[in-house]
Amino acid sequence: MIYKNLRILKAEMNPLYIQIKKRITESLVGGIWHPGESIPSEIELAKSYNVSQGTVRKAIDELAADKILIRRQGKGTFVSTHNEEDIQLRFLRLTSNSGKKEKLDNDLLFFAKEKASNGLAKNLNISSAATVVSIKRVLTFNKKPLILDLIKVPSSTFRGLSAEQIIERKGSMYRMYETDFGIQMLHAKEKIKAVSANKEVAEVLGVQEYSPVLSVERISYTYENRPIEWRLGLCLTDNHHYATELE
Amino acid sequence: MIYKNLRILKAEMNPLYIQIKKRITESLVGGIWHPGESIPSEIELAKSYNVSQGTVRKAIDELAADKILIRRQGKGTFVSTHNEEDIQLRFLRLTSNSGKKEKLDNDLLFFAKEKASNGLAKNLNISSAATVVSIKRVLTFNKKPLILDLIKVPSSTFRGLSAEQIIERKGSMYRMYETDFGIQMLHAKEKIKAVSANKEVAEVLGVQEYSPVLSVERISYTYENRPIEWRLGLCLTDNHHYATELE
DNA sequence: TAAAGAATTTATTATATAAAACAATAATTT
DNA sequence: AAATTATTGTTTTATATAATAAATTCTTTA
Repeated sequence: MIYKNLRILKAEMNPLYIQIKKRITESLVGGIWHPGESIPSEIELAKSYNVSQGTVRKAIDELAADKILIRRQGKGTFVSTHNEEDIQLRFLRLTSNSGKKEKLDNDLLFFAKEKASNGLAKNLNISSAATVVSIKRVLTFNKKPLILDLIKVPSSTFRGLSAEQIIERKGSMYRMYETDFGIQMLHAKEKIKAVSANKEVAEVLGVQEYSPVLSVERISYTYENRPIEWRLGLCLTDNHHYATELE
Repeated sequence: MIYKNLRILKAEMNPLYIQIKKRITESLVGGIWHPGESIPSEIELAKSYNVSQGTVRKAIDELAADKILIRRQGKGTFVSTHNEEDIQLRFLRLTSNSGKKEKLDNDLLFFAKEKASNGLAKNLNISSAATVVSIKRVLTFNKKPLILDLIKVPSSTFRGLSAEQIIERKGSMYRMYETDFGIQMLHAKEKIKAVSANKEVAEVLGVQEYSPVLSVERISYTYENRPIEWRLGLCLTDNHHYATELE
């Protein structure tokens, strides 16, 4: 009887490296280690968790595969960040037909606090009474408009977020979330459709009404799959395309 | 002098597990182990390569991450295949808005051998004098057309490919490539755009001319990044969307 | 037929050693 | 003397191996 219970307990117990992974993640969520900085060495962590280097290593392996941590041989293991040049465009899948990812300019069109719609509340996992900050902006390349973005984030998570802040940060939202609010965007899900430009979209993007436009709906998540942002991007795809890989 | 040469040789030598990975891949390319079947156990491989289980394991880890192999604890490690139900839809990113991936029906519209265009020859890495098999088909769900597919493959790679074969295989191309030609599709790159339906597309898909349509251009690759198929899918996205994740 | 046990497989953990990065400093060249 | 190049030690992640655990399957036995 007792034996059986023990077996069940043991069966439900995760392997050591998964437990270590959880503890490392807790330190990240708790802000013990900050984006861009290095975490303690594998051997130090092994000592403090009372396991071997190999076990810490396997935990870090998985976090590195998720791009939550980044290893650099001889240097250390670092918390990933949106604050470095080379990762700046990590979540931008829109590519010029020539193949280059381009840094885009940014114009804020609209900024307001509003009540979340039912669908949005569900997507962001907030109460349907909650408010969100609603942002509209246009991204341009070479002075030509390319993407019209609608962005909605829970105002409770981003308390005090202002239009000035967005302008100041030059539209790099994820960087701003990280530095100003300590919230790290880690991954996202997207739904893509071809739609027809309505009057407003056509005007902002400088195309004819009813032109085909790529609609990219994104929900972004931080640690432990907590949704933090809903976004709809309407993109012109004459000289650009959305690039992706299948495995 | 000699010492220096040795150093260079050593510096250019890959770690053991990478060498093992290469040798395993060679066996896969050479058709020693077939899709769906199991490869020898880690311990057997370790013996035959004269390394430890852990080293074989690390090699297999990477191949499993690429979905070239699939591990099943207690059972063995298997060569991935397009012949199993659950992986059938692995490369289908078009999802109904309700969230389900649906199995689609298939109508062949066109089948011919033709000279490759310059761009196509480049994409498929074949000589610009080479011929390709050109296929046009429509995929339907609930009798309603959903995707118009144009497919082009090198005729040298798929010698003897016939229209009957496609119809017989019910349009599961990758399965057919695998079983009839021993060629495994492993990964693909896609470029997505929003375009306007021309007369032909509108007719086949049953929508108005100039309706917005999702254009998905795909190049598929087999072992060692060898391109094997070019494909253009034109999709209706009223009740469906293209789903993807960012990391 | 069902339960127990043996055999075979992948998975986990630990240990030892290698390779890479860096800093301090010695040796060499200009 | 100054600048550059080697050397060495320290710290870090990376690789390789061995021992054992957990999952699955097959065989034996009652």
